Amino acid sequence: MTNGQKETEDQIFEAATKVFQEKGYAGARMQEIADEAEINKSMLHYYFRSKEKLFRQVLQKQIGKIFPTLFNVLSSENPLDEKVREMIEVYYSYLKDNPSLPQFVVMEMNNHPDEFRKFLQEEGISPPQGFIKQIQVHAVKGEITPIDPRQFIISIVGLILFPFLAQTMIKTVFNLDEAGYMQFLKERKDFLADFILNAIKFEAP
Amino acid sequence: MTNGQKETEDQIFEAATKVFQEKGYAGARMQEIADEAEINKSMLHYYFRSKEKLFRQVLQKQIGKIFPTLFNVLSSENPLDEKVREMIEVYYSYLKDNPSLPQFVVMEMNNHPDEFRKFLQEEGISPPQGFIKQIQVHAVKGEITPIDPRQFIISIVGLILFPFLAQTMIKTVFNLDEAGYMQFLKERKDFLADFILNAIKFEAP
DNA sequence: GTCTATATAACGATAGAC
DNA sequence: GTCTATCGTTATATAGAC
Repeated sequence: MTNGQKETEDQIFEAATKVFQEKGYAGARMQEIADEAEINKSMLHYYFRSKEKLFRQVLQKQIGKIFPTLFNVLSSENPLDEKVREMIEVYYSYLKDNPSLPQFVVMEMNNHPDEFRKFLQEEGISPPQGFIKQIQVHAVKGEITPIDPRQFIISIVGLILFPFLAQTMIKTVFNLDEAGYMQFLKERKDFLADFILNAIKFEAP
Repeated sequence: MTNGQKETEDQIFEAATKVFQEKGYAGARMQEIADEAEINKSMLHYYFRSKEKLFRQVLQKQIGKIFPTLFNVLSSENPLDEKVREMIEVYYSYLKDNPSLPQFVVMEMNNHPDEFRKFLQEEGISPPQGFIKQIQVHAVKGEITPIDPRQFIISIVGLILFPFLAQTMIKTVFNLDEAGYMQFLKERKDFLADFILNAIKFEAP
């Protein structure tokens, strides 16, 4: 045999991740996952009981790939501009090889809100108080323009993730092929840092 | 009878719009659409032949609600700052009553890329050349910082739409109920205009 | 146009042999 | 642990009476 027990389970999980990510929960088929894993369909139920349970494990894992990064960067001791650059860098370097991850997580989170709540609880993640404080301190010192930290966080994340969510829109409107789209993403890394840091720069009177 | 022929078709279409928007194509059920329309399931096929055909018509119509607005504003003769404020105003006033529209359109567009291409062709919409020119002229005059117009458009649209796409994420991370989330959206209108216009402001040396 | 009844296929899930 | 065969259900879609 080429595969032991553990490897089979991993193989199924990997195939499930791929199929769920492409088709979503409702659109995914257990048979397609089995084919992708090159394994008998019964094995899916043997290892994961049901489609629902398999999906929840996949979603939990993918959520775990996209959020801790964000919270870690926000909670660090680095200066604000470094944090912004770091977030952009970290996300793009990772998403470059997983461009459909944001769509999967953001969309299925809306269909399964409790899975995200559960994840934050189990990981002990709470709103990044350190970051909020940092923004307020900078504003009081007059180094940046006063700003709601929550709006700022959502803006950064949105600016980073939206191009991945709106892949088809971008390709179609700007008439880009796959290479052109990748080039657009690449250019966006530099664009975003300037755009964001300029947006919060204190305006001299 | 309370309903003539045309009203039945509209009733189905309206119900289909609601169900497809909530569940997506794969998650939607013809029976649920029939129940929502308070009509016999057979009528769906009588009027629209198949689920696929019904869905495509719904998607086309919803695409038509979200994009022409954008292109009209971009193509107008107004000054740049007015355009930005106008886009924010128009989107939020409309999406306030249709908060799940962006998720539906953005996501299903990725699953049905041709429907969007078809829409742009039939409506004769092309990349907003006027807007691109406007950005370049401002940059040359030194009134704004030099910027790729495509990146700028995607940034504006992303900043506006992302809070609707990431509804669950925002509610969960910031611990908001429905009212708190609506308040967040309301505050964002004012936040965004400042944020965006500040981001492209020319920085004095 | 509208209904009931049903065809037909696909899906998730399980039983049971090996 | 892995396979084949199959159950029970539900989905889209159609036939045919009214």
